[in-house]
Amino acid sequence: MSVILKKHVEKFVNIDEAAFQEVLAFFDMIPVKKKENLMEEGEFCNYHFFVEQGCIRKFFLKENGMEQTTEFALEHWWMTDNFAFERREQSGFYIQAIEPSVVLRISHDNRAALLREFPFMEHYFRMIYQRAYAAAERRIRFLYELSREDLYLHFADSYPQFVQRIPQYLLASFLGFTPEYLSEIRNKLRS
Amino acid sequence: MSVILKKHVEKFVNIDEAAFQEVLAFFDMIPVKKKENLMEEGEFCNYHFFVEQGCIRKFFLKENGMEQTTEFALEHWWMTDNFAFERREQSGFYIQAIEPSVVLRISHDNRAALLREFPFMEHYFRMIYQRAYAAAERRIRFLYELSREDLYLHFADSYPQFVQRIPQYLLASFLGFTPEYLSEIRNKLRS
DNA sequence: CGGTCTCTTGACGGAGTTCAAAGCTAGTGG
DNA sequence: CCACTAGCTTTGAACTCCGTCAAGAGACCG
Repeated sequence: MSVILKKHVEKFVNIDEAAFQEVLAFFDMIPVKKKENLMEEGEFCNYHFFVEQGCIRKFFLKENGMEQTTEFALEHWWMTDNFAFERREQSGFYIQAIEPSVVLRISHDNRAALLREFPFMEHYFRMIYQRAYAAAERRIRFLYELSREDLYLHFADSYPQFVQRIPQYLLASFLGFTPEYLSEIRNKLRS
Repeated sequence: MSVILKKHVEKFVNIDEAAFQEVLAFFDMIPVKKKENLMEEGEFCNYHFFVEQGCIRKFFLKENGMEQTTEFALEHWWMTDNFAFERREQSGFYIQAIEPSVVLRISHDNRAALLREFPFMEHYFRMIYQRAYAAAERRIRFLYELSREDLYLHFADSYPQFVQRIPQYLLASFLGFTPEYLSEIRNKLRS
């Protein structure tokens, strides 16, 4: 049960099996089907999710009705609407499974209790957020630095596992352009 | 001395004057002149900065030689190249004062020691990174959601203090467009 | 096999860039 | 306190990347 979370926590703190079981008691394990939503826009954002198996994405609806994907998460990635989660507000995003997945979720209250009871989890989450923030900063830099075409090339080069696992139209959405333009890029690369 | 940091730490943890003085001993206080660099691209990124007074910015050089500003920091904001700082690598950014400023800086080693010695500072930094990450996510959403023009309107509306304090060309750079286009927008708004 | 979801192709349009040049503002030294 | 200069802002014209729309070709699932 939840081998992935245990391994991930162990990367940052020393924890024995008994202690890990106590930590795990704060979580629920949720299986989700492909295209099933873990969270919906407007809904109270009460959970922080950890991907134990599979792949999920976060998106919102643009004013023209199109889905704008902003994030993917594979095994051992955390995901929520962090702004809404911290402030206990309504989510501005949907979170949806791309593949059949297994997700661990912890409620806002449970996470607060977990951190109170196990101070080493403050260290764990400090590291998680520190890395997530560093990654977000890098991403913002790429958005400034690269053309759409170069964004695709860079992404395809850096995360080949994703490109295989994710449908093209979701990739285009994540990279911030249209499937039509992605098609044009791919066509150009073939020649 | 360093009233701002004390107030900021107190927002998240209970700390008395004596304990704060011990914490403060891990930092150096650095005065910087306008346009002076706190960090340069290619240099080993050994410091995490806290703005005690003034205003600083982070930028990098694009391949055409233009400076691309990615972040501003006013009083009680933290700043560094987080990716490089964590991995103890060379910085990919410059950090430069926009106004005459006073900055507290802590080295990588000192921060590690601080966190070891004062576990409540793990909580403080967990909160700092959690909020910074949430803010970065919101920013990424705006970059996807808004046109350049709307980005400007939204920013001018949300952070009027900045718009007064920062030269237009830096604002344009931060928002990801050219000073010429910003000029066009402002002209349009006048009519 | 039939229908819906995904990917491709091409024509057209518009938001935003680039380049060049002129006007304005503010800091600096005499 | 003024004059000079460097840096900031504005204007306009030409151009480009990329979005929108429309339609067709594959591909996957029941």
